[in-house]
Amino acid sequence: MLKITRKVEYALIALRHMQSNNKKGLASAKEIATIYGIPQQLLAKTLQQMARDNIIEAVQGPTGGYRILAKLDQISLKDFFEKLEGPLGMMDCYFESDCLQIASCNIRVPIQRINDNMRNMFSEMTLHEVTQ
Amino acid sequence: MLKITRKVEYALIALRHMQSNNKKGLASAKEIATIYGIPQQLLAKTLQQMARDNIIEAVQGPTGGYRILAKLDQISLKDFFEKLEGPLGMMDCYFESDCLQIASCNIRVPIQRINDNMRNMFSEMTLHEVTQ
DNA sequence: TTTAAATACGATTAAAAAAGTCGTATTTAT
DNA sequence: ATAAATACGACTTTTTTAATCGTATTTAAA
Repeated sequence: MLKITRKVEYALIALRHMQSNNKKGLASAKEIATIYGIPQQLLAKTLQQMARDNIIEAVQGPTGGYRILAKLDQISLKDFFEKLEGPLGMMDCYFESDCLQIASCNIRVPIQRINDNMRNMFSEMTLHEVTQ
Repeated sequence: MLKITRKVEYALIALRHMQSNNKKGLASAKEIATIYGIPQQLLAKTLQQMARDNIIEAVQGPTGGYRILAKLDQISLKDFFEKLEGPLGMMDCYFESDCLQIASCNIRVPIQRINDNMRNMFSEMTLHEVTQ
């Protein structure tokens, strides 16, 4: 439990690669997948999603690829995680309220507190800290 | 992602119930399961595990049940999570080192940092804060 | 001393989530 | 024209989590 997904992991690896690569221009999905041993199609989809979110920029056609677009020190890990994976909560009831036990649940309030702590923590770290 | 499991959720609900219940003595798995709408067998296994971990105490036989044994303000959420679910890390490589990509991975160090932050956060909260 | 209601626990099955693949379309440098 | 890249929805596989099953043991009480 409390794991991040491969998707997020691959996204971070790709971002760090592009970061250290920024002099040389674009990085393709194939290039990154090969270097780090990541399934290419899966990485490609994640890169496409990051492009839709304006974190990176895509260039089509042969010689195409991706480059970093956003200021990484202005994107919190919380925002990044939520862009890729949706709302961030340790329990679903933090966002969805269709839990049947909600009336009888005796830990909603304390769990919300823990959730807030976790969200605060990830709000205070930026993508830049991960990609250096 | 970054979710706690139902097992942990049920354990917290049960602890809080026993906490507010401590005057009245024991609480049975059936009682807790009924009140909070939790599968009884699943809850029972979780309670048994907490008993093995000396967090609660089991009394057998009819009129049996469970009561809190440990000082909840002396058990961190990190320890509690790890007792129930094993080592706490956002990525498996925090503990297991059999990841094939480990040589080429470019985010090991920053991920370890984030991991440490998360573990510190849960080290600083106790079970008492959840059960009030 | 039999019964009933509770804990104990490994094995198995079911459901949900995550990971990965496939197929096809589009873009564009050469 | 072609080849190499992005784009993306649909699908399948794998893994993890959740729940159930079956059986044994304990023990209070009739």
